[in-house]
Amino acid sequence: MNALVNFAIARGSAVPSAPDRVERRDDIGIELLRRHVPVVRRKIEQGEYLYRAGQPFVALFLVNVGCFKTCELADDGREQVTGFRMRGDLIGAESIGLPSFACDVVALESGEVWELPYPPMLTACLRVPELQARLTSALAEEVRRDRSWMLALGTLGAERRVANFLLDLAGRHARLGFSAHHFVLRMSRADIASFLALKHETVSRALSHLDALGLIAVQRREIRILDADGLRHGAEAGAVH
Amino acid sequence: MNALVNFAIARGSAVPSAPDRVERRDDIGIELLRRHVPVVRRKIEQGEYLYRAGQPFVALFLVNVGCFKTCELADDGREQVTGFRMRGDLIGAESIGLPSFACDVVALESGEVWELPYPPMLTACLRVPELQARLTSALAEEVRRDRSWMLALGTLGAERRVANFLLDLAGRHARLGFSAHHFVLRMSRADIASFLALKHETVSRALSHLDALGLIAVQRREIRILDADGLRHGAEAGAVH
DNA sequence: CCGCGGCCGTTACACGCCGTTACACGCCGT
DNA sequence: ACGGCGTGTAACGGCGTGTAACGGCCGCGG
Repeated sequence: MNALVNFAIARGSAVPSAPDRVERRDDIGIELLRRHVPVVRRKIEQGEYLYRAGQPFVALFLVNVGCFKTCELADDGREQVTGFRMRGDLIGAESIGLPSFACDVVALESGEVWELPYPPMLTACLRVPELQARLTSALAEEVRRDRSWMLALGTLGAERRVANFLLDLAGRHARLGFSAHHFVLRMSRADIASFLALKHETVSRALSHLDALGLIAVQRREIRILDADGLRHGAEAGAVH
Repeated sequence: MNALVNFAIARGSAVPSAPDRVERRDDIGIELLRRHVPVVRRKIEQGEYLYRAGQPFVALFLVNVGCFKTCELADDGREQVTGFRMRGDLIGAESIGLPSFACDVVALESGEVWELPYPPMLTACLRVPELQARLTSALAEEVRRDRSWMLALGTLGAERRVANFLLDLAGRHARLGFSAHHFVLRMSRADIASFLALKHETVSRALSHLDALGLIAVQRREIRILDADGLRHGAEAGAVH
């Protein structure tokens, strides 16, 4: 069972009234791709850049194995992790319409991506409406994901942001068939902190506190979710201090 | 000269090496639309919802006149302004692939949108590759815009966020042919605050301070940019306190 | 194998920015 | 004129930050 090319599948949206009604035809998708696009398997090492901002935009990527972070950067050196991508996620779509990539993408562990050369991808989309629809949906989904995080960053305190982050990760793991209650963080505290608009010390403190509350168990990068509902509802109030 | 349907035109990207090389064929775009899609003009009053989260997704919208805010909302009542849309901007693309809209859109002043019924739009895209390409580009652009704000929110202090916001507005006004140095805010302090992940008092303070520094002149919602470079470079240091 | 050094994560403590609260003013529609 | 909303200003307090020191893990070289 090939769970790839789920980039047309809606993920946890903030809209309660909109369940994931979208068709889950992964195999068709991946078969579509392989039939119409010359897919290139590409290994990548930990710490290696999949691409950097400014390099010519020549392909999209589909994560097969591994975990990646996307980094937005400003002229003055400011840097911000804008997301984490894992198996089945599409990478590079944000740069469509530009001559060169718009951000950095770094491998957090060694892995493998499927490279989808863009011109062939484009012509394939023209001939296969289904493929085009999937790409468009994936882009819309990307927007929704980012907006959802803007909501979290704008309305939640530090500890709840971290809790939210863990729940998001748990959900994605579950969707990939992994345990939602026990997993390993592939990214450093600093990466999490940047993504959540915090400092790494604050992330550490939040994790320690959630641990002390009995909601999770932390051991460096190993996470155990002990009380998902507790995390969801808000571990802010009733701090045992 | 019809400046609409510039939703395939790259806006201020964070990538310095990627100037707006994209073709500016607005007229072709709008003609394409009118030829293949039954465009519906629709007036809208101040405070009216263009659509709300959960309503069936039946159309995209193109802003002709007015200013709109998009609001993300959570089950527990939390709310977050995720962006402001003005003349030429596409609205609703984030909901593509869903049965219902994913967020709220509110008119900040009375205006007019062009409604693009979605099924016709979809079939038109299939027949007119150019149209499809524009839609895809617009979506990618949307992602880049959001990411750019995530960068700002994650790396800048309150005052610089406000400064950044004003510069962004100025740039958009300029692109529409209006003055970049003198304009009126269409949104309340509270809206700005939500968008920038601040409180409205903080926005007030920041504006007052930027005024005191001589970088801008504020009178309620009327803004004058006196020193754009000063705003850009950072009004944080050298506070006159 | 062991020792070493660097990186990452944790914790403690003081400070500062921004949130909180409160109040007054101006604008606007009633 | 009145009331309500949006806005400006100020004092206070707290959350998150900055800084620093410590400790554990891992890779490196001896």
